[in-house]
Amino acid sequence: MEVKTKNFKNVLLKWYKRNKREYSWRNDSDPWSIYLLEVISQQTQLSRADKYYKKFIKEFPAPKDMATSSLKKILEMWSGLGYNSRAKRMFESSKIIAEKSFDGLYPDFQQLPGVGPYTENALLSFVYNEKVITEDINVKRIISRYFGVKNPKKFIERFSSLLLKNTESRKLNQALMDFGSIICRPRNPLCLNCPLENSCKKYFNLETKSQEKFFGSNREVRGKLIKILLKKGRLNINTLQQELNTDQEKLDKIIKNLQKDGLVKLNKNNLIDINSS
DNA sequence: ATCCGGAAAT
DNA sequence: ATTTCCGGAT
Repeated sequence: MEVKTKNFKNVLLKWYKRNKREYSWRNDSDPWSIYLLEVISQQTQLSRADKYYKKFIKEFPAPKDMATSSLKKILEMWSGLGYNSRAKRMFESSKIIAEKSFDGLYPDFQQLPGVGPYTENALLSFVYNEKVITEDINVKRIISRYFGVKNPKKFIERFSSLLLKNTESRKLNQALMDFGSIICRPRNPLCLNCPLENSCKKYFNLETKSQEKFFGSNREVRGKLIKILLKKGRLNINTLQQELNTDQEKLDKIIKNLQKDGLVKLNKNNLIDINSS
């Protein structure tokens, strides 16, 4: 398979220079800052994540500041972001980072809970300037459409070194993500204004999984449950059931999962609270 | 393959 | 009313 990347990169980087989204952490290579931003921005628009990032980096300027805090405090600050397990994993990770430091963990950041392939590569690229592609949903979409491949993951495995040759990975990765957000959008991509329109394969067959409805889902109840516990503190499980207006069986399952996630604790007297251990 | 929140955009 | 978001764990 022959692949031309030179024009793709040149046009992309040129576009980026004039159109990039400006954020404070983009010119930052402090690993804790990058880590916080990346965890907060998982499945979250940057415009919204940035506000939370500022709040968190101010409250927890260093890993030890979070490590010595509490889950309740962190969940309160997290409120509105969703996927509360991220906050719990971030809390646990901060303890590990405070003890071992990022340089001590390098390059295997996936040993931190909540850090997977994407976030590891984000740290490697944005902090350590390693030649890796931060393969988020934007990058996959662009690669698939432009190069006409059904499996962008395989493509990147094969051609990442070519893509990053003579190129600062931080710059290319951020260019890809902004381009995917602004021009090569999931719906109604701006092909008419796209500087890569001529050479693009325009492969739009990347199947997207439509997600379960939020209304009436376990996710909705989980979110509400956490919110109630943060507001009212330790609560009897029957009182909680009345507040949530959920049937027993469903609530039992939800609480069981929340316990498994380490977010709540249920004692023998049927009292439930945010996990403080 | 499925679960996991919630706000904003469309 | 539906889709989207700089994913990760099981």
